[in-house]
Amino acid sequence: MRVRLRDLAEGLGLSVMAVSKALRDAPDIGKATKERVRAEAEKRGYWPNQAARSLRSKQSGLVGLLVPDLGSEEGADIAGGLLQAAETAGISVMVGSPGEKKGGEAAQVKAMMGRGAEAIFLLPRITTEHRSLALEAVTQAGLPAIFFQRYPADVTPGKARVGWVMRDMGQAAQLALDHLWKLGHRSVTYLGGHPAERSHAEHLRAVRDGARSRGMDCAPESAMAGLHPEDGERETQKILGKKPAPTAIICGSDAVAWGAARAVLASGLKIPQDVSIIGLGDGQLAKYGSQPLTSVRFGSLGKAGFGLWMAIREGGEMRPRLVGGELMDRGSTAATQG
Amino acid sequence: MRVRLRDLAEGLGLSVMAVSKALRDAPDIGKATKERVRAEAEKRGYWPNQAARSLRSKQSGLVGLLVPDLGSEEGADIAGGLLQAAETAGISVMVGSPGEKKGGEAAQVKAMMGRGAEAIFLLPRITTEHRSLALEAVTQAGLPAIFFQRYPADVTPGKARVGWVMRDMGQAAQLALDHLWKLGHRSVTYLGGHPAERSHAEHLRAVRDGARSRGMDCAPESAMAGLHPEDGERETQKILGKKPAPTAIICGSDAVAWGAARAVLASGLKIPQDVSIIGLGDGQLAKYGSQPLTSVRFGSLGKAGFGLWMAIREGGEMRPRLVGGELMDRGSTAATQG
DNA sequence: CTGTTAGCGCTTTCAA
DNA sequence: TTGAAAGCGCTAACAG
Repeated sequence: MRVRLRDLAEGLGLSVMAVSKALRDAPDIGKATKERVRAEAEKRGYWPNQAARSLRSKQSGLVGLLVPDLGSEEGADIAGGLLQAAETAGISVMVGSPGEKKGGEAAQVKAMMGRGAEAIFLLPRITTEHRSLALEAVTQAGLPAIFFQRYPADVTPGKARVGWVMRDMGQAAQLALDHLWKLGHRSVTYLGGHPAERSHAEHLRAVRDGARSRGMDCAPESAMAGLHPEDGERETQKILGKKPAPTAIICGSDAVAWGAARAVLASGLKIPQDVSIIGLGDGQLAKYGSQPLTSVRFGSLGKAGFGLWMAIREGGEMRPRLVGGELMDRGSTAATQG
Repeated sequence: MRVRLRDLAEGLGLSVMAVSKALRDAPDIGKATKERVRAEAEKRGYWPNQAARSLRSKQSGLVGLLVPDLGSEEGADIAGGLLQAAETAGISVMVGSPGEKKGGEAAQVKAMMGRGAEAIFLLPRITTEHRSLALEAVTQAGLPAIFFQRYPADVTPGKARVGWVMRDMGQAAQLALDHLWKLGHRSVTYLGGHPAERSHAEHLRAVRDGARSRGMDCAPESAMAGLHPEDGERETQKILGKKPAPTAIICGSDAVAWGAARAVLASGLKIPQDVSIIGLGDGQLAKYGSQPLTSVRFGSLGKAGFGLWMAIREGGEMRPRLVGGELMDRGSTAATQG
């Protein structure tokens, strides 16, 4: 924060204005002048004071990102993808990780807006309450908001300046079902998140519909209470006792799949000979877990979200984006025995 | 970005200055006035324009963080801890994830300084070259820089305004060695990162010294080329063939431990009966990997780093901080057989 | 206790 | 093609 436009201007015998324009490559400055200015700026190590720039121009080249937990694979993936895309585009990113404290999200959003953020990206906490608070803070300011993975409460696309980006669970379900179908499976169980969450309910529906349209059977137990390893383990223990025993399980996350695999192995059954398991997400657990897991790897939500904003910014429509995946076969699925 | 101090002032019949001071809780404004101002600000949804504020006051309440890969556990842990600490302190954080492209770090640092960042935190890439570039960009501006985990090149503490925060591998080694010693082990092998990296060399030395001071034997193969699962697997295969066969292995990371465990099990030996393994880091792989691993869990580097800056800011000394750990016993160690 | 003056570094607007 | 004037929203420094 030391060399100013004024310093450059004095050194070059030009006006501040000329230098400012030259550095921004304005059309009304001579080519030779631009070159001189650029060289001087480089030599003296000039870089612009963004605070002053955005105070005057109302353009900050800054966006805000809110992630509840960067330690989670979901959060890390989103943040990583977004940051990379932003760097390429020359946009700065402020990141906030609001704690449990109520109102934390709103406070962070305000801080970001105070710094001139041109958009807010958020991966909401799973509770609806938090989502609404965050949304309120953002839309109140008229800023575009882009949600990752989970729906904002009560918003119809196109109305408020709200967009969202999600994994295409429908497509993922197709991949998983196709894979199982080719192996001869005619029945499948889905273990996903609690259906009270709208997106989870849709995931379940995607699997059900996909199964039905192929003439596959989708077990009625296909639903559960959580997306953690323990949830997968517990629910799998339950369904292993039923008749007919499941032969193929699709899990809403790799963590669930990890738990499911654990329960299956503990019961004395073999993977994939007795039970086939597919996870969705393709995270660390699928690769390095106790049991390598066939899984669907998705593209980066962060990158897609940033792309959506860039499109909107240039006049595009604010409409949802779905990020597709591809099947990674790690051998946790096999042809049916009978 | 809409309600200004001026709007509040007009609404209240006060001067802009009075409102500004009241909101910042200046000592020379009446209690009653402050209350009125605060109520009005709340009611009209005022929040300050930070660009204007930092342009004038030279204090931005902003710091920058550079992490090469947020997807890594290391990066996620640092960023997560820092963000949380920053939120508590009311400080904003700009995060950059510079790609491989040369000069990316320097560009990001400039962008952060342009926005008035008061300090730069960085987790450098492992190559020395990158580190120097980043350092140059930071110190050139006279900003305090705080490095995580790896040493900045050629800097003596106290001279430049450079600090660092690292895991206390010495203490971790003590914990691991104590644990093994109590189980009866009298010899140990260490598998860590390439000793060309100064910090890795120090880690190795910490284990060697700790072993020696207890009268334990430290195998000469204690060193290797990398910190990934594959490295652990490869090196372990090598040493399993030697005589006497290793009975206890301390690994520089959980990833290495995961690979080591894989190699041990593949050779037909049992964990922990035949070989005890301890990882350092206590990440996902230790918890959910194919073999639960006893490991040392460290405190958050991000939190410690932020704490260091806060201390400096208030006039404290810029000196290195070490973050200690605690042993998490997951059953991958046992008493020696003989 | 409150208000006035001046100006942070930049860009918008308009005139030369 | 270049420059002068004005001001973005806020606060440091001082005066009342």
